Amino acid sequence: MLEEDARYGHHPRRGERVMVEFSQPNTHKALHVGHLRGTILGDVVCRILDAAGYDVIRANYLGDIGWHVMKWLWNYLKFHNGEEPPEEDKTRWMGQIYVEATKRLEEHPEWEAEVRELFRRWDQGDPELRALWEKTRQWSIEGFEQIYRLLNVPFDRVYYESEVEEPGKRLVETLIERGIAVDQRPEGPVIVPLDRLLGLEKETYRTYVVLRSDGTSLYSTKDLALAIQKFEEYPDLARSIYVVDVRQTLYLKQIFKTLEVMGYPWADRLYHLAFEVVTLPGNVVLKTREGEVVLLKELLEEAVRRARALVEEKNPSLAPEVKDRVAHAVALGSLKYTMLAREVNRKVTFEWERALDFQGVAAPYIQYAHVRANSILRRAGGQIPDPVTPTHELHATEVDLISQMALLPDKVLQAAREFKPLVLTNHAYELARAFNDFYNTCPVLQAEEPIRSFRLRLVAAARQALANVLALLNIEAPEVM
RNA sequence: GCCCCAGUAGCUCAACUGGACAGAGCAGCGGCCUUCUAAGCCGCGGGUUGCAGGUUCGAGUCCUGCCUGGGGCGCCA
Repeated sequence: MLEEDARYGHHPRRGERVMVEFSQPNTHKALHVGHLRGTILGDVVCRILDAAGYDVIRANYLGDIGWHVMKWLWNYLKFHNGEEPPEEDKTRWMGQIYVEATKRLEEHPEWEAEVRELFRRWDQGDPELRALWEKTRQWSIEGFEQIYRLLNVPFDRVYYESEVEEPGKRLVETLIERGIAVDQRPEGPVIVPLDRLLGLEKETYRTYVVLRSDGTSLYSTKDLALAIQKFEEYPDLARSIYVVDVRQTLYLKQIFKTLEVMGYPWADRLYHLAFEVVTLPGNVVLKTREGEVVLLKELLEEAVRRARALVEEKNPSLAPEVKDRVAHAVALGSLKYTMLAREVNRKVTFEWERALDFQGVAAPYIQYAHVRANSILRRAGGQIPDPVTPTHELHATEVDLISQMALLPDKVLQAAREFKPLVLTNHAYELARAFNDFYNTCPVLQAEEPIRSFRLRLVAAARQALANVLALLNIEAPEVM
């Protein structure tokens, strides 16, 4: 295990490729805590699949077109023309303009005609408007990148709604020609009557609407085209996973079924990883439109602030830069851990006090165990002794620690099989708990040889196992705290 | 009306996929720093796993029916 070091817990490459699409924010809007769950979940599922030996493509899909964008552009042109977002927080600024647009249109419904007109101009490819759209979209993207960097969440492939709109519309035409879709325009939309096509008596897939009656595209129009594009780009995908909230379950079933009806052999490789939403106390759903949200950036900053105060209290002797780093690790780690340490089909109610609670079963507990292990090794001079066969009767806590460490590879496989980071958050806690038990019962540095050497190796292995499991959860393992 | 999800200790959640006395953390009370970092450790109290049946040697877990809460169901994303 020590020989494998950072690879311990990882499995041989399988030569199988999987794609995980997650996060999927809309440009021209803010990111709030609601986005955090899907983003963290998707990221960690990628890490787990990679450790299990899959080649993972991390995909994002940006909602860069549609009504919300037009409303934003309208408000910008009418009331903010020429303004630019502040460097520090572009996302918030973008979100504010959007929220303001919504409010203005509610107060003055007569202005909606202007938005419609703008949409028409955009649709016809007005170069000036297109240029503004691209420029402002870029601001959003830069803001997102800032937050993804903070969370340490990278992407390999970014898709845009705008690039699959035309292919989607063409696809709908094909569906009509092939008799899969029914064109009811202009009285009604274009639909795929899935239950009827499949001869199902009972309502199952219902009716899938793929194009508005006025011919404009829907999310569904674009998602069909996107699914196809993914397999054109990567024909060997063993799985195409969609990390999307549970409210869209029926919708995703409809997409998958329609693709199956169309005869795509890979339709059964599509998988919806559904997760329950994050709400505010009182079951209040977060709505970017109303602005009644906890902004992601604010949450992250507040978490770091509180963690920093705590570091100051717990370990005042650390250098200021180190305190900053520890605060960052603890704050981000805590938020990630609480988001992951919950069954995906259970809701998360966001409460400030709870989200920023660093006590108990939480990231700092595991990080602290890592710090303790590191501390022993540092005092031992950083040298890990050569292997020794234990001559003493092992203490129960030593046995427990060893068996916990040995479980990691299996836990990784289980987590990958079930797309379930919870398996690893639980295991990380067990590992840390086992180390703390050992720490409290077995002296290391003061033990007699060869027990000392044996335990030192055990501590080194434990530190490695803790670091590895934290890495899988995308949580930093600090050296001190 | 049809479908999906949840219901476990006062609160927030686990439970290695059907296995041993259902476990943690918060909150409450009481202890442990002249020994490797006390963000830690030990102890105490607290449960008819929503209800009623069924399958099984064995059910929080599987089946049926209810109850409560949440969500989804042709032109939102």
